[in-house]
Amino acid sequence: MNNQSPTGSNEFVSAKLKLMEERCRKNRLSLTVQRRAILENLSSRTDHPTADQIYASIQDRITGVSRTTVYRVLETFVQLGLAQKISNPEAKARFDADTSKHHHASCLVCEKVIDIDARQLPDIDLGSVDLGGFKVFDCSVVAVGLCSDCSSMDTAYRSIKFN
Amino acid sequence: MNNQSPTGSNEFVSAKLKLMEERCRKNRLSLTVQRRAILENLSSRTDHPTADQIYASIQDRITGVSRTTVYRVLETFVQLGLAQKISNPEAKARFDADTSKHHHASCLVCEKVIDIDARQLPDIDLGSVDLGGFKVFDCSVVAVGLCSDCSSMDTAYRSIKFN
DNA sequence: TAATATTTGCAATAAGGTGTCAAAAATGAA
DNA sequence: TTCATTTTTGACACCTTATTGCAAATATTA
Repeated sequence: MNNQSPTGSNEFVSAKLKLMEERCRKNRLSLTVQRRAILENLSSRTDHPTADQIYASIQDRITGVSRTTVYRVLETFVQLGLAQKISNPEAKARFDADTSKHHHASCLVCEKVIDIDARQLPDIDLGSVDLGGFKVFDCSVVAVGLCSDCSSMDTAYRSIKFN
Repeated sequence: MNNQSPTGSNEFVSAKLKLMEERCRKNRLSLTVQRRAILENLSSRTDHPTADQIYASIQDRITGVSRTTVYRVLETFVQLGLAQKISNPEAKARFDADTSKHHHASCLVCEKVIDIDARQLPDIDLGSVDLGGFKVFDCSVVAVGLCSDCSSMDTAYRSIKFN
């Protein structure tokens, strides 16, 4: 793993749950078992899951959690700053409980998304860039290519002739 | 516009069409009116449209082009290196006929995606970064925030309390 | 513990995208 | 040009991802 972020560790998960309780109380949002379960699941994984992937791994718990709720709760987490939707070239939303500055690499074959530690790259300074009035909340690097597993499969990824 | 890329100009469109003819011939792909119409539409716009947006703007032409074809042809263009899918936090694919190195800013409200000229930022060098075997084909910066139109609307974008 | 406010789950529906297959169009050889 | 072959298209069904309305259930607050 090239990822130094604490995402996935037990400490990270419990700190995240604590932060959720705080933010929910401050914003008059209920502390439900569903919200706890979803945040616990998301923050214990490092694979940047989609809503349905989270749903799949939680639904077999006692009582279960509905798919609709997973979608809604994840949206709430993004609003609360507890999670972020990460930019990727696929047509689906991917979530990350690590909201600290870091970057991502997205595999074109298996769609795996791995973290790139922000400390390994110089800061991206958009301060002096002309963005025509665009107000930046966040910015990061997205690399696309083949993960180690997929590139080692030695598949001829493209047989297209360019010249 | 903060975009110096030629995307959208007449010269860009005709050069792109010429390139398509070349690549299609080299790869034994047919030169169809549908492919021409779709590439012409995509390369003449600067708004990074979705497949359905392209479909909507060409279906009223003589004969028309089916939705399925638009989806399929865009995929072909990506394979041929004539277009790219750009990374964004929404759950849909957005296409760009400008395959040169540049970056994007994505508005959280209206979903507009604008270009950021690569020359305004230092190169991102992933050469010395530990990616655990990930093979990078391409990489770019994605900024998320509010475009000038949406931020000037003075809408309280979030009323969430963080502390 | 009761009243109130919020959230959930279900069901329906929208939106984005893919697979199949016969018909149509493009290509290449004669 | 014409014909046989190959490729592509369009129609349609269907899948996946995501959203909405509303009654029932749960959480919060007094």
